[in-house]
Amino acid sequence: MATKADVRLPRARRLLNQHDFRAVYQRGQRAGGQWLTVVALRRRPRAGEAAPTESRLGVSVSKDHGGAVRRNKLKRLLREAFRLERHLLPAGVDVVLIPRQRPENFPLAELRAEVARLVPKALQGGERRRPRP
RNA sequence: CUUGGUCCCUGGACGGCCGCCGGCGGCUUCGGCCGCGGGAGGAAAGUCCGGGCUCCACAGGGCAAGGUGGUGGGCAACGCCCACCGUCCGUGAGGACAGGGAAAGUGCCACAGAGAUCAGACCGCCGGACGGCCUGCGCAAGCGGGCGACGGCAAGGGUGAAACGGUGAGGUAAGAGCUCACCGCGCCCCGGGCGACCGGGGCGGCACGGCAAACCCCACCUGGAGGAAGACCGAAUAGGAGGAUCGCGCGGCCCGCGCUGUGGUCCUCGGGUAGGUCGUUGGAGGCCGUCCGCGAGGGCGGUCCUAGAGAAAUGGCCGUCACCGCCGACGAGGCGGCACCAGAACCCGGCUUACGGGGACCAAGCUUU
RNA sequence: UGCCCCGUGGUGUAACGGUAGCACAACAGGUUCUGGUCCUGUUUGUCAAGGUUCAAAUCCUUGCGGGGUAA
Repeated sequence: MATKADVRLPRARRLLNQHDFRAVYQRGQRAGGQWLTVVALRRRPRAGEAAPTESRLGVSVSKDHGGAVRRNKLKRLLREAFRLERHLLPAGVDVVLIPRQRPENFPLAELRAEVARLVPKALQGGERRRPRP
């Protein structure tokens, strides 16, 4: 491969407002693993775009996971897992990662494996869900 | 050495690769790219106080409500800090204290107990003029004992958290500040201290229980809300006000009037939702030196710039060293860990709570010289 | 992030500063052939730590936990 894989994760590749999150939750599809739940939505091409390019990430960590230090750590791990796996995933997908509640620390290798496995599974309609009201 | 007390410091170091956020500079096809340097804490926490800042309210004063409460000082201010005083705790180093007023008033003090604040008399102690009853000795006069009523007393017993001050002596029928000494208490005087208070002397002769984190009184302080404060810009859609023009109706025409859920088109205006910009990072700032001060702290000089997000930036992988644990002899070496409490959201000063490590000084006990 | 409120057995609630009650639940016994109903009895509590007071669920301070509210 001539060019190195793009492993950067700037703000443009993040879900940042309520509008985007609501779209993924309402029309996306879910897949669950033992470390996290994935909600994925194949984004429609914007006007002027031939095909959607960048896949984007959203993270949702509830207060049940503990104090601010532990929650921040979790978000960083989830971002890192997505950052390193993104170029192997289908393009043009909005993904929300929701960690499960577990008492022990989350290993990065496990998170990377589940992201790589669950995102395609969700896109194939593994666990289709009715849109929420 | 052990146990304990006080005060202070600290919260790994260096480097490589891949990323994140914002700053400056350059380039740009305006999407972004490149370079340089910056990027969590001592508690960032709890939100318990005090300020700055913003908006609202406000002539002045009083009342209400809330807070603080030894004295002097520090501070922008404080309920914080320092020094000192008093009381209590500790063998001690030291520690704790909302620590003004209970002779301005109101209220409360359960249970127990005779009596709980205008104190009180159950058991008891004592007295003798009375004379009631019973009774011993005696021939009798009379002498005596017990009970009752009457009177004196509050020492002792007992209750209680607390009983019109404590201990001792004198005194007395028994007693009692009744008297005396000491202590306590109150008042006055003298001396020391800016003061809280301290020391000494005299007098009084006990009168003054506790609770004000009960109401309250006194002194001092406080307007309310909070950065999601607040200021500005502002789509789409819906709706409002004004104007121009066109159409229709009344009318012969102009002017004018009308369009009954107030006609069409265009323009202007203000309000305002989504969203955005500012507020928003340099300050009662840190460090060093020096002077003043017991100290908290202050003056002067020099020097440094130190996060700024908005579904919310500090992460991942790796190496060397330091540190800790285990196996080796605490050595070489090997293996493992790299912590704990915890994450800035307007900013400061404190307090409180959580937590890893280290140092200095001091006390008591033991041991050695 | 700011502001506000609350805390009593397993649950819902009472208690001028003076014995922590009440109802349901739970458990045991009785009644019954068995279960239910009913009767009798028992267990379990002041969120924690300090302070004030003779005495604290109550008053004060600090902490902990839970809830509400402001786009």
